Amino acid sequence: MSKMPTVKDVAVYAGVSVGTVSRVLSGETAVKSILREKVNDAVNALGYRPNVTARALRTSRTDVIGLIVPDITNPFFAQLAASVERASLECGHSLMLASSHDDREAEQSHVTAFLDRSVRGIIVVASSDSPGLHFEAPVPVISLDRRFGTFPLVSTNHAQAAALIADHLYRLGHRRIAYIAGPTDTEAGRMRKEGFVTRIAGFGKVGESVELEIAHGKFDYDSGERIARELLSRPPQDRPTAIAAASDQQAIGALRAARDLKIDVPRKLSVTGFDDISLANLVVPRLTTIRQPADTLARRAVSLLLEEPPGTEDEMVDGSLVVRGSSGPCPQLKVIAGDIN
Amino acid sequence: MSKMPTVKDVAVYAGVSVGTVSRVLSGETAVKSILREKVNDAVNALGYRPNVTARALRTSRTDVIGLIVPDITNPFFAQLAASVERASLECGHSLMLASSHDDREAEQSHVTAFLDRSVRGIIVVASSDSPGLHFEAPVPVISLDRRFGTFPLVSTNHAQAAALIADHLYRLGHRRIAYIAGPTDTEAGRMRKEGFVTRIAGFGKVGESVELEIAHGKFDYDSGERIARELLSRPPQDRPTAIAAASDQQAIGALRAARDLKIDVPRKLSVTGFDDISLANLVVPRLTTIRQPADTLARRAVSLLLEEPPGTEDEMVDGSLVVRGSSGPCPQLKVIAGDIN
DNA sequence: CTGAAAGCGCTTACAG
DNA sequence: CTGAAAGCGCTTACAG
Repeated sequence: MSKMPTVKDVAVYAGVSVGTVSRVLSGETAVKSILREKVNDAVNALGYRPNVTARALRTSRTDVIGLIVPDITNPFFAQLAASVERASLECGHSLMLASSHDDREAEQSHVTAFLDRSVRGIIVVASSDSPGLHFEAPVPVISLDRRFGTFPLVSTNHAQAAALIADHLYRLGHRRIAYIAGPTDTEAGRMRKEGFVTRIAGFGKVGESVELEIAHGKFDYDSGERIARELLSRPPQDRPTAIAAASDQQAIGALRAARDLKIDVPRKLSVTGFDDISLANLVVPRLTTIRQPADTLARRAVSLLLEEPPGTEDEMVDGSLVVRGSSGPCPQLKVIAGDIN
Repeated sequence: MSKMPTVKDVAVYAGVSVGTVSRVLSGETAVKSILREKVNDAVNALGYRPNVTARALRTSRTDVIGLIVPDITNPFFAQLAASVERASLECGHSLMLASSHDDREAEQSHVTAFLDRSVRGIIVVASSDSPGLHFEAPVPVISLDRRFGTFPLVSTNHAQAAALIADHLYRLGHRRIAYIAGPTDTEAGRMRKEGFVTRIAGFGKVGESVELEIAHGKFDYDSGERIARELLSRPPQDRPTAIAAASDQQAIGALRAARDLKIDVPRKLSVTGFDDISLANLVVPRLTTIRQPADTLARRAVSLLLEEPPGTEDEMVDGSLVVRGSSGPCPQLKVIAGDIN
């Protein structure tokens, strides 16, 4: 690989000007087919590949999309990243990935770094709600899953999806439910909680009312395990019969707590999650949860970014309920203590 | 953000030539401190940021490292990617990520794409052993975890680590062991198996011999579950007392099979993995496994890439045994059938 | 429809 | 030590 051929080499080989070569390559302007063929032959003969850097300098555009996620080792974000990469590729773009480690400053500095390399656009899964200020960016910016600044957001319809869970548990007969909420400084955390709470409250008006208890934590395993352990350490008659968690990781933590306390899921306790990470289908029992359509979300985000002009409206994609083994009918509570647990 | 200032703007503002601005910015050549200050003031006043594209075109170098992994949703690769990103950042480089979906062609086309954008170097976790041909790359290429082409490899010392597992199980008294191997078309798969088998064979010469059975699968959950189910469906006296898997995912699949068949782990069966993905510490029981030092691996790979001249030697990093709840003493087999299982 | 030329924003020999 | 100038490889008005 001595030296890459340039437009000039191609031009000489084909006996035309560099301008013509460029025109053939871009395919926009009309070029006589005789010349076009000569150029194409030269390209093949020389193994010419355009220098994207030079092109970028000239046009101040690249075909790189920047993606910032809070933590790539989080399975849901990994799935999202994979989907965004696929969607980008389908549109002829490459992906540049950065992790913010849930740190707002790192996030901001990654944005700057992306801007410095004049990416085509930036998709960010925010570390947490950013302050309202909408900074000017020379390229389109889209929020994915969690709102970044005031940029348009593509997300699951969290409220709708959370209501699906509420319906599911209500139909199974649960009337004492605990909800493990996510961080209130994330839109997802708030919306999921709100959707769940609102739907539960609605039941009181048309049917039997439900006793709802809410605890807040982070979206991670530990929060779920810790909160569930607290909830389940009470005497049986004071325990919820169902725990709905705001994330699969929390739910899996809750499953673990239940197991440690020897509480049978789903016969004594139902547990539900949110996200449908691949792990949800591997734990025992398999987790009833909400499937977030990662592929659709990613594709929409990339589309909004690439549209001319770029999209400015929020978009919501419905989630769907995935019923598995971790949820079941509300147990008949017999109040003879020995019979329980 | 009307128009980014350029070196020229800075030069005018500071009353010097663009060459001087460039020299101050690069910091290499000596520049009189009076001018240096003027330039720095101008840079701050104007909020100047160098255009990395122009710099790249001129120097045909960027500060982007390309990373190709087979599948970012695989937890171990996600961890590796996170570590590589961190290591790159520490060296002032950005990360460009691509997934090959375990497809050699996609892998190759990603390499080309990276080359096209003249990345500083490429790290690839190969989809499977590539053919021996060592193509010429204009930038350094390093294999990580799994060998790519004939490029230098940074990996865990798989054989050493696998021997650690063999020792562990032997000490626990297991004398009938099944090994779930990884794909033989990966170096990791082969080395782990070889290390395990060799160590087990060694016991026969100095102590009690061990009955070893080997099955091959992919590195994924399903392979582990399927193979373990087969192994464990036999009558108790024909079953292994320990299953060592070549990956955590396989091991977790095996745990699942054991659970389905109501075989108590670790009391009736020990199960071990390899990788120490974060999930390993979350399953029930927690998985005994080998910790691959992802951070160290990543840092070494980045170092080799950035060294002048780039490293050309393979590097091995020792893994370490992490003992958790999934492995225990070999059960005393009572041959009264009803008592078993 | 095509060629000659300018210019994107830098870096770096080359003089002085 | 510093400035003037060339040039990295492209694209795109501007003439013709």
